[in-house]
Amino acid sequence: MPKAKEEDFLPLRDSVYNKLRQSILTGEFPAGERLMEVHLGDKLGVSRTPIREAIRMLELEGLVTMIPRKGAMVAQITEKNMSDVLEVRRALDILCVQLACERITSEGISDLKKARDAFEKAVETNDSRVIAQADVEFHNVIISATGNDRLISLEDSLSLPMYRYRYEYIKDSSGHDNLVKEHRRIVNAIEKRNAEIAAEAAGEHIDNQRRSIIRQIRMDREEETMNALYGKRK
Amino acid sequence: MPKAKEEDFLPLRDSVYNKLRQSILTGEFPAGERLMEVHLGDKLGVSRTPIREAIRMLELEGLVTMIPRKGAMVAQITEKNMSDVLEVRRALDILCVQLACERITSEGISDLKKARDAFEKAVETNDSRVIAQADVEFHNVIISATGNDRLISLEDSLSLPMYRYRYEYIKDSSGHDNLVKEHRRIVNAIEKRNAEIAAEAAGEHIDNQRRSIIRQIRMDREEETMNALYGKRK
DNA sequence: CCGTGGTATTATGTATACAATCATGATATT
DNA sequence: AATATCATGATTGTATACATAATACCACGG
Repeated sequence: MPKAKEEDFLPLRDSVYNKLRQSILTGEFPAGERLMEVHLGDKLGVSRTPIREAIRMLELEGLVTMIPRKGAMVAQITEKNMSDVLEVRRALDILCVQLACERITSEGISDLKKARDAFEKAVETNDSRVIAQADVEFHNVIISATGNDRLISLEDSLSLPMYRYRYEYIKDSSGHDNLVKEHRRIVNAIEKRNAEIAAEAAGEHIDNQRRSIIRQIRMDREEETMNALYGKRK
Repeated sequence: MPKAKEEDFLPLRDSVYNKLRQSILTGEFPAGERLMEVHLGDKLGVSRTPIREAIRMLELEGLVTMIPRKGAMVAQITEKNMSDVLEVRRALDILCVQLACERITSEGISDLKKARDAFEKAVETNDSRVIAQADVEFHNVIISATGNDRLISLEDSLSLPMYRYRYEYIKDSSGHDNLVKEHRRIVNAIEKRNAEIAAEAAGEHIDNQRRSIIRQIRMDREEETMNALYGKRK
């Protein structure tokens, strides 16, 4: 008898939530797009109720903006907004590696090394999607090693807004050599349980990310301005 | 003509959310209490729909726990749980004062001093509720000075779980002299824009809070154990 | 041609109805 | 007496219906 029976029940709101989130992060729903309940309901084959609940969840995560009596729309990514998120993430990423230095098990260190190697292999493929995925995995190992559930879920939700820029960030990083070097430095520091070096490395790591993402946002905005001035293709 | 007309519309879900949150934080709904939709709806005079949406929001903030097909209950506060939150808050509080050192305006400094003085006056009243309120105000000034909206909302939601212990924490702090001293130290550091000292002071400030809250949780748990062994009054 | 007002449409806010599942308890059987 | 099974009630999950506010469009007047 399959014992997984009660656990695998997924309320519609959750699958709707996942679907909407995916659509936003991949850019299928661009920033500013209105999210209309009946429309989404028809598209996904469910009623308005689960849609509403999913939208409430996305709102709490900052992926959608709600205006009472007007509805929900995909949140705009502004430079200020992203800068705020990155500022917080910098502090939390540093906390992650510091805690990891204290608490990581030998098994965790082995996982970390595996993730590092997997990332370096991914870099060789030169496929942004593969690299991005390996990068996420690498960070997840560190975050899990902290054993702090609240920190884990926070990191998760703070990463979301940036996924919209992750591919460009990966592509942008000239040569990826820096990324590999930074990862190696972090792994070494954690293995030696040297929190100070680890914190420094993690800080630089996200500072680089920040520069790349901010540049990307400015390019996007410039493009939008051009479109507004000279008419956008449609 | 009163211009505040469109803004003051509050959907029921929000007022329900506020009401439930208040009930949880003040202990009216103790940890473990089941939150049943029809029951709450009757009590508050609304239908299930706004109740459900409010509960979803509370879940995202970690104040209630949901089990599919079984319903929602007020989240248990475990020592691990609170420890995780405090660990994160420590990092974010330090980030707050560091950013405040960089960015606070002269007006902000003046507000900060006012809040400090108000807190010291509140201490003299010896009324825990007044002191707790002044303490919150003091921290809010610092948090606002960072100008980081994401940080502001995160600090807000991470403070929530601790409000259930705030009064005891205030009462517990022997003499409150420490609190006054710590606040003064933080204000001085921010005024001189000395991020290092400010960070150190903020760290100690929350470490003290941590000790007090953990002690409180252990006392609560002990009491519960006694009740379970010898029968609880009802 | 522009502005104002009114109406119609659309989308959200809220309530209620229906379906599915879980818990509880009673009854019957071993 | 203990356990198993079925029935009943209660509670959540989902869908739909109704009310209300916002928007868009058109007509009318200046």
